Amino acid sequence: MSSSGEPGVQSWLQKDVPSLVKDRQLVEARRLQIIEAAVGLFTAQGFHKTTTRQIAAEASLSVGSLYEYVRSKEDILYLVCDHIHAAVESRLKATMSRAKTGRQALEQAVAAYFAVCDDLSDDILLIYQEAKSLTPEARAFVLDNEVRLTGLFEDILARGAADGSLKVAEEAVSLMAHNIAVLGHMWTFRRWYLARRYSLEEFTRLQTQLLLSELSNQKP
Amino acid sequence: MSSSGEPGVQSWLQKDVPSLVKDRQLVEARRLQIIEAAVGLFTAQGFHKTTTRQIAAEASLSVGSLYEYVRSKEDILYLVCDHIHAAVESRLKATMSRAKTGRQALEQAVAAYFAVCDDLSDDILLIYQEAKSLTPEARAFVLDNEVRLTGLFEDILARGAADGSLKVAEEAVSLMAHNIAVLGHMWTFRRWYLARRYSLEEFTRLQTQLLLSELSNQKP
Amino acid sequence: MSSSGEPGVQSWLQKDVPSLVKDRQLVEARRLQIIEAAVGLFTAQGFHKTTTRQIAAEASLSVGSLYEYVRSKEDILYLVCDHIHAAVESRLKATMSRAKTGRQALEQAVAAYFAVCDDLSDDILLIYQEAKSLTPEARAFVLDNEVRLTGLFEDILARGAADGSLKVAEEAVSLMAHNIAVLGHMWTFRRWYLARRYSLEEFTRLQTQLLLSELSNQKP
Amino acid sequence: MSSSGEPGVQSWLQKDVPSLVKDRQLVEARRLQIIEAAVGLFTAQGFHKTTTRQIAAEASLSVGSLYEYVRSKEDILYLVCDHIHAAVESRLKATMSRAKTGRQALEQAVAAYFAVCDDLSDDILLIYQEAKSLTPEARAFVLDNEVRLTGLFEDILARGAADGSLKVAEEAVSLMAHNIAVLGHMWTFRRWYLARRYSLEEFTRLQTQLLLSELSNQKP
DNA sequence: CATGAATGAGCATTCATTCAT
DNA sequence: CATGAATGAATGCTCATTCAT
Repeated sequence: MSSSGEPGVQSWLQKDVPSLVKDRQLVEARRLQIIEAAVGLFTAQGFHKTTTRQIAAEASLSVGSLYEYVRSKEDILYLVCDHIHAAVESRLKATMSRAKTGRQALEQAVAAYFAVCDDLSDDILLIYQEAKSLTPEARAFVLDNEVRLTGLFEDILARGAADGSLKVAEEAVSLMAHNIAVLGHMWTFRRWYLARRYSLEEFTRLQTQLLLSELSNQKP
Repeated sequence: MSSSGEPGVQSWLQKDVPSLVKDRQLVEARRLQIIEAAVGLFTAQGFHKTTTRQIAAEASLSVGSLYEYVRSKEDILYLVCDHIHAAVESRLKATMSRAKTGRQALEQAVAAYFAVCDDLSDDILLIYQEAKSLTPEARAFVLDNEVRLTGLFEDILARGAADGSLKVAEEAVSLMAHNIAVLGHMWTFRRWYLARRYSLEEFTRLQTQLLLSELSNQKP
Repeated sequence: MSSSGEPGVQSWLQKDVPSLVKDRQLVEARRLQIIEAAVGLFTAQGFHKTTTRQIAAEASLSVGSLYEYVRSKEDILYLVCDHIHAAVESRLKATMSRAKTGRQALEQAVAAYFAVCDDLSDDILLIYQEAKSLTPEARAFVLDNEVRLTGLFEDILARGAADGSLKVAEEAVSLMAHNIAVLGHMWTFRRWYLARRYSLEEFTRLQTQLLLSELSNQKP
Repeated sequence: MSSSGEPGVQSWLQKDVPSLVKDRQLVEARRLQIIEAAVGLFTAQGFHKTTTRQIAAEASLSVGSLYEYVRSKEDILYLVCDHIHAAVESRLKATMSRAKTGRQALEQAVAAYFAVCDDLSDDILLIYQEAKSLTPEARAFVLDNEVRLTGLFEDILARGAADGSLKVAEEAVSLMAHNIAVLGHMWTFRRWYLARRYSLEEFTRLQTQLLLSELSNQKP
């Protein structure tokens, strides 16, 4: 559930996406171009309305070259989803400090997470809307990322339960972790409404408050 | 088909979807066929992978006739989304009893709502995944339905605050209502994971418990 | 092995090729347009170098319409092959008179057959060259036509053996029928050479002579 | 690779296929790799469905290298066809013994030829199916090989006519040679049917018998 | 000589929508 | 009102060939 500190080493399972080009470095670099182009287009127009021609053009590649690095449009969607999850996780970890108690860790993690959700709003939304277009196999990998991210909160809650700083029934740990994860996403897909009444800071403060009140009263 | 008690009178704003056929009754009847056909297909295959031919066939209509009752495939998607929201709202209202205190009302509403979400899982998911394909105008109407549904919880929370059965800061009322609405949806789009560990009943019991602990400790 | 005399009734097994259009008559008519366009193009350029656009244009149809009558380019190839075999068989039967002895029947059948091969040279060649591009299922149907045609000669040889006008060992009957069938084809695919030295009439006379000498000396 | 006794000296006309590489030995060697790779692929998938990438990979060459030894995919097809004809001819000549009379020579040649056709079935079929894809110029060379092979039988028939062991009208000599050549091919392209009823040995015995009966009764 | 990444014209096929009957 | 044949622009993807290194 925890990732290694060494940069460049993926801490999660990734689907192997074969490419015709052999040079790994080149593949990495070109795929990044492709992903960046695709994220923008998918976000703006959706997966289905985006054409491979548009992606190639936006990535400054010829259609032919695009298909040297990717087997299909669906491969691109998978690459995009995986990239977004990687971004969320890496930013989240970068921001989460090493807090003493589980309670402090939770407060910091939630704030960090909501900030990341705010920042990557469009991207997270993209996964919600387009994950269905993935092949079952690819979707399994993407959903697994979701689980792993949720696991980060689970770990913190467990830590808080252990050090006594959070009161939480064991059976509720997993559920609360999912709640946190989804409430962060809520900020992305209800932003159009919530942002009218709450700033990100207010949103974060209030949600944290609600959460902590839950975590002060449960029978442990 | 209408969710309010008064038959034929919609309690919400609906986008006008023009049809070539003038007979209102006929239009209603045929559109219901179309909607029912489309919901199934969209759910199974997604909006983009479903063809108008399939919808017509499933609705026992000719393609030509389909276009007599609807101007475009997007119209169908709007009709479907609106229909789903109507279904959610009507079922929710049908199940919610007239409880005495706000606290009791909330408990009952949440249970009813989660049950509806469980029942209409696929349909709710559909809105999450395909709302993006609506025209901005149609999307506005659909999002408005979402707000109105959330408003039901807001009303109950306000009632509880008024009768003293729930302790909730005014600024948090709206947010909590959204939380409730989204946590119901969470059961639809994280079901693949949550259902492994929680039954709908456990899920409801735990979420209610968390919610009430929030609502017992806030500074009013 | 023998076909009915009623026109419009196929005496052979045909693969069912589904079409979107329901009107059988229309399907029949349009498919004939398509076949006629395709035969010409396949003959001139080969199956692979012919595009569906070309076929549609040559058949005075839009690409869209083409695909209302056919599911794929391969379907067209099958339709073409079947049509050619039908043409060969119908012409052959039309020309073969009801001769008294098997020997006379054979002479007449061979002459008729070679004449048909001469006439449908390009079409027969087409089957030799493109049958490989058919799906295994379709190919089976096409090969079956080949067998049925060969059967016509087999029948005649058997008749001649029965009435004593032809001397042929039973084990050689099938083989001789195949020889005849293939020597007719030879006129189509070695025409570029044979025609320099033999007219169709000379070719027919000489082959018949060779054949009859075979059929006068075998131990019955 | 050469079929005549003198190594390196081709007994037939070959189209010049230019290569960028000048070292003749290397060119010969690499082309052999290419041909062997291509024969297998063309046989299995057909010319059009085989890609140059596949050929290069199968020949253990890079695509770039492939194009150093060949100018185009069509060049490869020509090389393949020529190679097959060379193989047929060389095997045929290796097996044909120096018989005394023309009649004996014919019997032996036919048996040898049918055995070669049996052995190289797929390859001979390949020429029938793909020769059309050659440029007119290349096709002329390939057809010429066919003529030359046929000439072998013509020579034997003429010898038999001369020594009196075979009775054959002069005008029929060429035709009979073609018949023999094509009936050998028949074993390759009707094998799917013939092999059900005849073994190669039976096929050879019966065809020889038929042939000799032709050659015993003609008016010389 | 060898390599393999880059190219882009080209292809089969789909599908929302229209409109003559 | 109903029908369903017609349309053609648009799409994802392929592949022979080239050429810089």
